[in-house]
Amino acid sequence: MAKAVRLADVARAAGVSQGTASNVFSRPEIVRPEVRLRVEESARRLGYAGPDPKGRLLRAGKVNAIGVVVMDDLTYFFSDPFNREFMRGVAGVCDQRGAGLALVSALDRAKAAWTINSAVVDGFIVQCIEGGDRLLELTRKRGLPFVVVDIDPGPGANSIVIDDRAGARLAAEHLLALGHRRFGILSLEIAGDGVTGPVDRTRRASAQYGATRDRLLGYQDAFAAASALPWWREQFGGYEEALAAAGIDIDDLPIIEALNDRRGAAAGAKALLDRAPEVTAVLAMSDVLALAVLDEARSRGLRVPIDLSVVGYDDVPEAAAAIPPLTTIAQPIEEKGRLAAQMIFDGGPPRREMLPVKLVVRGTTAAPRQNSPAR
Amino acid sequence: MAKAVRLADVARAAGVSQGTASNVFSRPEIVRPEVRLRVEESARRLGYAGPDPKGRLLRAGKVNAIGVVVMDDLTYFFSDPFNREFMRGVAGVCDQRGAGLALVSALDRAKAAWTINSAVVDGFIVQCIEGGDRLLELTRKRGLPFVVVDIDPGPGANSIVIDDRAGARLAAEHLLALGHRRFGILSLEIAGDGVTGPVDRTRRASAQYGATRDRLLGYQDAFAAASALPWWREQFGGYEEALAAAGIDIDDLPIIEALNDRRGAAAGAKALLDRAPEVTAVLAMSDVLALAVLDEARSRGLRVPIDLSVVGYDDVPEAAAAIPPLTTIAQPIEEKGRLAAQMIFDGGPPRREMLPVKLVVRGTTAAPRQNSPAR
DNA sequence: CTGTTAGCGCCTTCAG
DNA sequence: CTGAAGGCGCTAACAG
Repeated sequence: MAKAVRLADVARAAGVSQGTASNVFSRPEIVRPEVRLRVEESARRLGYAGPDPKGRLLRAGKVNAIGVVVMDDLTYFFSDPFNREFMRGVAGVCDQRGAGLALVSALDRAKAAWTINSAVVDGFIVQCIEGGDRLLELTRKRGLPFVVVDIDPGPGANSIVIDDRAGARLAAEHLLALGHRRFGILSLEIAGDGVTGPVDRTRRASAQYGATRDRLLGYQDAFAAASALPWWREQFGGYEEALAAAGIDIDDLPIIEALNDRRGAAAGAKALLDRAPEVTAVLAMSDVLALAVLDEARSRGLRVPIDLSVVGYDDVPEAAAAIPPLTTIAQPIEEKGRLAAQMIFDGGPPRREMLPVKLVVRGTTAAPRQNSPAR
Repeated sequence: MAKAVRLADVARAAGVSQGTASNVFSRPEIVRPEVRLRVEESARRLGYAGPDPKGRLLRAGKVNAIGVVVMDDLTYFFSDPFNREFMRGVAGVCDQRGAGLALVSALDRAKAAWTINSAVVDGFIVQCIEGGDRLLELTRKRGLPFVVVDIDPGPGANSIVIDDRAGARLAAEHLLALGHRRFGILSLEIAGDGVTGPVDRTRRASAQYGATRDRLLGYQDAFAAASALPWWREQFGGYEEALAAAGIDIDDLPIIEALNDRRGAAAGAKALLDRAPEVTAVLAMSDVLALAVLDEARSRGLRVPIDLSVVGYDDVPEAAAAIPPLTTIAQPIEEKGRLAAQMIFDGGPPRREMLPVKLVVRGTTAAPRQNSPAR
């Protein structure tokens, strides 16, 4: 590659100062047409590509771009429905402000520091997990504005979370109200160690991922509180029934931990239905997981929601489009992305936002076939 | 914001030269531990965030990141299934090489120049269209390596295309072989003017988008050649039949032009089926469009493939997951992304690649109900 | 090992 | 309107 031509070369060739040449490119209107043409001509002749952004950047200090950091590889941005929707929110704001968008992967712990320190951006959106303190610290040290999504690193940092626990509770309560008693849980990863399969009490207690832990807690809340709920009394009246209902212990339930990608979800759904074919309702911790349950059920000839009810979590676009459309806990995913990007662009003091969740009843939930509280 | 502290400040505070301080951060092993500690201590005390990449960048010349340019807004990267799959390919290679990925939107013609000239990258992948000469020229002028996908800008530039025409022909031939005679075409945009709806000969001839034009041509090829094909003779034997088959003229067919997003596709599918309820087969120019036809058919109580056959194009992941799974023309989307990224990273002389397409028969095509060549 | 020096390419005062 | 000069923050080359 021949030595690149610089602004100075063009200026010299055109017989003007570098300052003037610079103006020709950044503010052409303030330079005399005659001179401008001469400079442009020289630029063309020398094959000058225009001001190099690298130089401009250093000078300007501002990059006009934000980076989104995930603890996964770059393909994750385009693979996971949830993250896609989130990114649509982020991208929308960047579009509005004419800002750029850089994707950064912090998968490799060793390289994460380097990646984060090299990103040419004005701020970060970090998709973090509980155990990722190191990542957070790295980001903080970089000294740029940042916002953390899905976990709250405490005051002093921007964060956006949802009430995972309340949402999960909503899901379980919905099923309980429908009369379900035999539940299976398809869980997101509990810790980032690649382990999947049946979850016991020990593992459950070791939850490193905040969302997983809180959703589990939310399910448990619903089971524990079931007997105290008015609708429950109304429906089942009797004291014994209520007691039995209250007696559902999450640690007695079949819980399968699965990776939240297509393959992992399919494997998890299969494992759950293999292990607990008697369940009438599945609580899936994400829509990806729930959709996999739908597929698995179909391939077993199980009709949803007649033979099996399924509730997802997140409400990704695919949920509403599924057949039947998925009942799920909706969180404002795109809004989350928008808000995160706005927090970066607008600056201001650290904010901690909690976005609302709500139950969206669609077509994958119904009363269990034998309507009595099951045995 | 207080003035940011720089390497020079740290060096001064630690009583070492700037060069030494630099080494502490980039090659800590070559500086005496005692000195290193002293520098690190000063850095901590002053709140030094580490070497600013902007400075390093200018010095190093290399960014270690590539940019992907689309003539759409940034959200497109996360919305369109085809582009998502393509980006997975690109991202995979970036992951491998530890490179960064920047997304750049060239929607706004006015701002496109600025955006492209400001992107801090080592090379571009450009998703271009025929009319986008300007975009291409802009990219070329930037003087960085680039590869154009989906159109071939001629020798001298890297490009990756598929044989759109051959693929379309495959699709139409498949339907013809099944015995279909009444076709509807759901077309991608013909020109970037936002027009949708019925397409007449004039509009068809004005095709600005290469892929659309070629796919239309491919369908036409199949119709024109039908009478000459051996299987056609075998199946229908008679001379008159063959003639009639050859007589299918694409300009007599209902063709609806639609935007390739969820909403646009749904509207297009509806328009097509409204306008031509008698069709037994739909040729959709993308899977997104085909999937919308599936939905529309379902909502009309049409059974696919019994009442209606549908062939898509591209083979996005959603195609195989549809119910019934979509028969489509597969192109190696992810591979395309991989190849594009590799071409940037590996450099070398300009290459022009054409990737293969193939027909993938799944569950949305079958013989028409009244099996005789229809009237 | 450490200090000094010289740019990387650009833009923006400040004089003229 | 134009020219000269300084510096954005860092690192590589070269002396000590």
